[in-house]
Amino acid sequence: MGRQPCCDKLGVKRGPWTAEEDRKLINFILTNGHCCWRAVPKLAGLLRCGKSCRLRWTNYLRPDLKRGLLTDAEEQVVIDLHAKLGNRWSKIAAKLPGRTDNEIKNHWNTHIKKKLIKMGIDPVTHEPLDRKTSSPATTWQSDVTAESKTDEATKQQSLQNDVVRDVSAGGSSPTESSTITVSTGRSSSSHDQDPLVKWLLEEDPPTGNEPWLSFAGSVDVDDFSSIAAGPAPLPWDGATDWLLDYQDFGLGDSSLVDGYMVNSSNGAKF
DNA sequence: AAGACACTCAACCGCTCAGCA
DNA sequence: CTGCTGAGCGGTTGAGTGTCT
Repeated sequence: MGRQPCCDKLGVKRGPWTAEEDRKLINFILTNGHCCWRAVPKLAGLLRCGKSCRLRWTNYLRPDLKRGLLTDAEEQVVIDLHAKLGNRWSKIAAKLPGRTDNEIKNHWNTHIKKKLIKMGIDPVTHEPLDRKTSSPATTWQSDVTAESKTDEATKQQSLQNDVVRDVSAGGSSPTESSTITVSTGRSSSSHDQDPLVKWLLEEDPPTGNEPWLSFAGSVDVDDFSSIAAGPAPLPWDGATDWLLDYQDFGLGDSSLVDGYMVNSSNGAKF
């Protein structure tokens, strides 16, 4: 007995999304939120499966996404977190506002991994490659004394706090050099005690203010405009210059998402 | 100029997990 | 407890693009 496909493959479109499909999805979610993803394509008039819609939205269309390459500071955070958490991209992404797990995963595989290898560091274990080859049986844990582990953890914690603070504060042009600092502390057993990991494993409580998170069919153009005009900034305020380049989607036609795409800096609809 | 090769990243696949009846 | 369903996650793929020869 085979596994049931996530959606009926027949009649379901696959491959790259068209501007028209993007428009429909954005329009629908900004208007209604997403109740359950399986229902979204049907309600939005898309010939896609819900999974595909969710992926497209979370990885590409979400208005609060940052675009462009990761900054040095963000890269450093990814490395540190990867040393602690491994390939738990969603957890890592949760600590980098505006970044998706897919984006971080791709960046890791295409940039950071190579960088680390070039530096002679094993991107999996975060151990020096030569040490690994000289004593293959050595684990990341066994060759570190308790004292040095504590010391290292303290230093590492301090570094991580600094970097994370930078990133959280929107430090996209970090003052630190682009030199990558590699964390070697990697202990699943000690994760429970590690404040950083504790912090990482904490749920990020949703604010609940994100308009696209609620399934409120009554939301209309005016509501969104008032959100934009009110004291509370738009969720994507300031971080979404890409929306200004909406013609990239072939959506220069203002009628397409009229009323929803509001330039928060000048209130101009486009 | 053009073909080969390398790189990037959006999208898909299949699995696990959580919630619910 | 068990089975079902939907959402989310991580690994992988492949089309598009850039660079090299």
